[in-house]
Amino acid sequence: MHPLTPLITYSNERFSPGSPPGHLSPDIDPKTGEQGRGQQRDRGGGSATPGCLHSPGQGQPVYSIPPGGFRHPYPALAMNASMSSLMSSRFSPHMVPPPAHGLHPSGIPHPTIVSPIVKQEPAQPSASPAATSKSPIGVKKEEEKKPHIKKPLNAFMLYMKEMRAKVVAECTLKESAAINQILGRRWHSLSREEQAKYYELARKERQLHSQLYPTWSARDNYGKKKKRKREKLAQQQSHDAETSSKSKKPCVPYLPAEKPCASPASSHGSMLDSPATPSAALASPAAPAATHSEQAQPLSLTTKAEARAPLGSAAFLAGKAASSSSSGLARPVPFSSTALLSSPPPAMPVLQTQPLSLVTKPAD
DNA sequence: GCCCCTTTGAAGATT
DNA sequence: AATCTTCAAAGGGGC
Repeated sequence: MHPLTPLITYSNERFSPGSPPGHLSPDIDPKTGEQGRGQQRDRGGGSATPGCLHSPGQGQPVYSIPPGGFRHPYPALAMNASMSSLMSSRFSPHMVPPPAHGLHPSGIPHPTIVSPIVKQEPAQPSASPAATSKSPIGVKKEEEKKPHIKKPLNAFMLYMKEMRAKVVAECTLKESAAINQILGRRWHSLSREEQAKYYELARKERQLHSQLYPTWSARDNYGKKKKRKREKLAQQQSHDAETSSKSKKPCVPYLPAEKPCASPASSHGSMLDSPATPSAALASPAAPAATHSEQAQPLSLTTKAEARAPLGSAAFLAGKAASSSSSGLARPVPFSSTALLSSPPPAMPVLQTQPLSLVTKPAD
């Protein structure tokens, strides 16, 4: 199954029919199910796609459409006023709120629902009662009753799902960590309009998700993964605090330089190395200069959470309002707000003056 | 076989 | 209110 299948099944109606994104090309690659390069990003994707020098197709289908037609994982996503009616027509009655289990009437599981038997962490004290049940059978029954409902994907996740295969193909990279770094830079190189599409799509995802699972809360999934990471994070944070006071290393924000397609051999460490070729760095809209070799060892002052202001956060919006007038460089504004949608801020360059992110450098 | 890595964004939790 | 934490996807790699 194509890794992007969930996304590429999105209906082309996902966006308001009245204002279809002009760059959405109808031509579809019958082979991949992707849209052909009918358009090019106005930034970043230009002659060299961020992350990869060679970008054969030179266009990136923002939304791919399967040759066989449109099938939306969230059928209701493709609708607006008719959402409820479609919901009732495409979902069996017990699936419509309050459903709790995500079988599509077609038998295809809802993308946000995974079998609780699959990839579930061992029961935790804080986990759901079902997970703490003593009887395996009881556990199974409880799990069947209460499948794991995943979080709806945010804009960037949707973007990743769509673009991952492309980056993998272009860069011959397979490591998701490396791919995600590239995708992160590409994401920032997207124009406001292009990002807006994903924000809008994500907004619809959340909307439908909330309709499908009105009682679901993100907290339901808390504590179901990343146990070790939490511990590691805590350790690292304490360690960072310790070392920062000791060595007082100058912390260099991680300014994502364009990374050329790395050989499969290159791994985590090398991912942050200087661009292998000058042109690679030059191709990066986000790369201030090709000489940012310090990116190979990005340092950070704080945690990532501290380093970046979430796009949708009040902090970000406030910061943007304050900075956009002076620098004119800011991140695109998320389109999670109808107000923003109705009156988008003036177009702004995507290049940023602020670090996109900071990564913590383990102290020596 | 599980977890980490790595990204951004949303949302819950905490301060 | 501001900040922090967790989890969404993905798959190679490490243990």
